[in-house]
Amino acid sequence: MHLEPLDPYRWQIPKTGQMRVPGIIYSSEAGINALLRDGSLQQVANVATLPGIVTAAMAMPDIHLGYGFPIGGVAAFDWDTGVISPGGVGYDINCGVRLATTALTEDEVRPHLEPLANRLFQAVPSGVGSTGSVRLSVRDLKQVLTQGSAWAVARGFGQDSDIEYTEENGCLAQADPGVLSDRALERGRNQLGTLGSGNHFLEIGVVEEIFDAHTARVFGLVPGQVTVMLHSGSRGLGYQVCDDHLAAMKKSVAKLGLTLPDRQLACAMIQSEEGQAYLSAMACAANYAWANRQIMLHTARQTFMETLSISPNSLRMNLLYDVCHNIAKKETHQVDGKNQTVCVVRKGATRAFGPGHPDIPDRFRAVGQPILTPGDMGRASYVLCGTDTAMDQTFGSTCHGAGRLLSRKAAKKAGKGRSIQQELAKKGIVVKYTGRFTMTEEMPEAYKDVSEVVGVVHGAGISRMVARLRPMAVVKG
DNA sequence: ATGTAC
Repeated sequence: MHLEPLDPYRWQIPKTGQMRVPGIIYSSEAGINALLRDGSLQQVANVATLPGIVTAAMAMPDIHLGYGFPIGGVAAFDWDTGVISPGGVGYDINCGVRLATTALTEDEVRPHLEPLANRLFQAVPSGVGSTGSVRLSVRDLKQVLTQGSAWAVARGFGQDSDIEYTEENGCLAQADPGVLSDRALERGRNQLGTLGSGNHFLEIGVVEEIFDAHTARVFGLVPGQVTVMLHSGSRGLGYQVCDDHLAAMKKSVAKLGLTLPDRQLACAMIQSEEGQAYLSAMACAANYAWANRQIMLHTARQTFMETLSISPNSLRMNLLYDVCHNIAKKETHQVDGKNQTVCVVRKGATRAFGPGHPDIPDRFRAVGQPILTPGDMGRASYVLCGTDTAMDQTFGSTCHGAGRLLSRKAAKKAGKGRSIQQELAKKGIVVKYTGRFTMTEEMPEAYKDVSEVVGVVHGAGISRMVARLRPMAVVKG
């Protein structure tokens, strides 16, 4: 793979062969050298061949190999002439992260950490195939799929302000449950309010360092404050939506009359029956994921109040923000000095809208959108802020986390015979988990250092560092 | 990510 440096944080894959635009990778020099033998750079070049792609196929410093599109990838397609690919969003539709602040300090929570972690682990079902206490008829499920977060709040799982501090207010309007397969609906009926497995987690953390005092104040973050972070998605329902539409598009792709560099890039015109059906189904899965995270936040609030014997006013577990990092969105961006309507595909990438954007809550509009960047279990997570540079360069996008360094298989091998739970306990981090191999697959050394990833997006100017959080207790699937 | 191959 031939790469040309653009500046200290950007590398270009020149437009060659079938590529319609160049590729641009955000990375340090050390990061790019580590990527040279990885197939993910070829995936960036492959995405650049797709019809209607605008400006460049992009990748963030947490890039790694994904299905068709790389994880850590960003691409925008013209709304009228572009394509949509289910692999561009990925299997976990609207996988995302939410962060809640509290009125509690580390000193107040530390003595109760073990029972708190145990009760959260009991209250939030986790693991592959886990089901929750919310059981839905297909009729109720269809309301979840069209209403998202508002459905959960209306049924007592949360407070009104949670909706305001969720990207898109926790609901995509294009959702149409009528396009979902019976199998997708069935898989969604009993999984609401469940964490899932793999990299999904619920984490009690503490604000360890503030980098931008003004923005931190606007976000309501202070040093020593306890936070709750949730990382989860659309569970089996989203998986089934992706699977169903990949199969349909593999059949219809011949209509496009082009040869794809990779069958995993199966796609359809946005303005086609197949394309619109996918976007309607994807919106259902996105709304399901928001309702899912909303219910788990409510469960976390209840569990904190019961375990610590405190009132809502003493807890004040308020949602700072909820971001998606696997999604396609219709957005308007400036391209060559003109407004253009595009479908922005972020796969393992986070929206990072800058100051003044109408789609971010009033409270944050002067500083920019909060961005939540989880790291691995043992190191740190960051809160960042969106910037004008992100609007100019990346369709208002940035990284989504640390990014994998080792494949799951390689991590499992490297961690064989070790107790990652005990290793983390020595660092004062309590971990509760379900899956037999989850801890080794997810151990800290399986991930890049999130601080280095964040250093790149901060250095490149597509996000600004606001605060770093340190993990205290983690619930894993 | 995923009833980790219906």
